[in-house]
Amino acid sequence: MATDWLSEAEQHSWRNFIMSVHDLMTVLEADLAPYGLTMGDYEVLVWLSEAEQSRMRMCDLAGALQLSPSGLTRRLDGMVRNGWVERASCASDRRVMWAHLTPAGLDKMNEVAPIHVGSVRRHVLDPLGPVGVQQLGDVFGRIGDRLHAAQPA
Amino acid sequence: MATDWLSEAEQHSWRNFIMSVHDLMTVLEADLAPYGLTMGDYEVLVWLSEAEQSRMRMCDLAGALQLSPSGLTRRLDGMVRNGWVERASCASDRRVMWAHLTPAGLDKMNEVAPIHVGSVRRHVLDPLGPVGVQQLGDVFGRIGDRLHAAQPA
DNA sequence: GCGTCTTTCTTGCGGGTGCAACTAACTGTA
DNA sequence: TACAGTTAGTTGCACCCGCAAGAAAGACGC
Repeated sequence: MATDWLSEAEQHSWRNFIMSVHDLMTVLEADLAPYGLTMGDYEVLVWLSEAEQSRMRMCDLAGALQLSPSGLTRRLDGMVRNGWVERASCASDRRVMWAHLTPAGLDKMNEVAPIHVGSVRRHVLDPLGPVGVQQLGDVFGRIGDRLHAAQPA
Repeated sequence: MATDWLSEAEQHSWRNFIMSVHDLMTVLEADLAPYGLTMGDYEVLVWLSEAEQSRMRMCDLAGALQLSPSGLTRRLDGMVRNGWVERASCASDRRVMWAHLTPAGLDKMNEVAPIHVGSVRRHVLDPLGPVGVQQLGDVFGRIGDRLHAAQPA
């Protein structure tokens, strides 16, 4: 049976998406780089700073960050070296490790959050305007819903 | 001066985007994996098969694929090992290397193109519908335009 | 209590990528 | 021709990540 190839419009939209996402991520990383962290590091700071008692279990954090267990271990290694996060074993379940935001980590968060928010605003939200932002959320909401419906985590 | 933090709606759209893009790329890679190639490999096949005489200069290909020179060298290494691409030096400018699609590479392209197109249709285009696809193209067209306006390549 | 299964986290390994340095080769100027 | 500047591609190095394997510890059934 013949393949249903992409129309001109579909091809254009898809290529626009693939290429712009790449460029966008590169720029967002570059805006954060002078402060010594990556977007991955920043996401860790965000989740921990919003968590109760500024700490999360490794496995929960891995789920939130969409990282494999080993990926999170290595990412935290770097952040521990930088003094932003501390590991602490859990008394009630000695399998789990707490990833705990340190005061230095909170300072870093407060330092870079305005930078990153400004970066997202400048490169994404401003060019789109309120209507475009709404469309962005709708589009990826639908894509995400479909993905999770097909592959229930 | 106070930071202009994200509104609820902005935060929601942005998170939807970040997380769904991650999941989407993972699924697209997974759909291609059984055929022995990555999305990166697939992009190489697409560009070469559309190129005149099925070949491109390394530097042009790197630009098209948004890859660094070294990144392209390594990616082609793998594809040469698989017999999909051949390197050929250029007679008129001995600095340049041609990346040339082989018959086996074209076969592979014809084999996997329907798979990948079906994957994109299933995970992206179908859930969005014509209007959504148009919005996707618009949104990333605007983001891409702004990026290139600010940082002329 | 004991053995088994499951969960949590870490480590070894391989793959992919960018930057910097390097070689080779083309270009322009005198 | 000779030299300086530019361009094309590769390699060394470092980093990030996932999968598979393993160690440690909790949960369940008997």
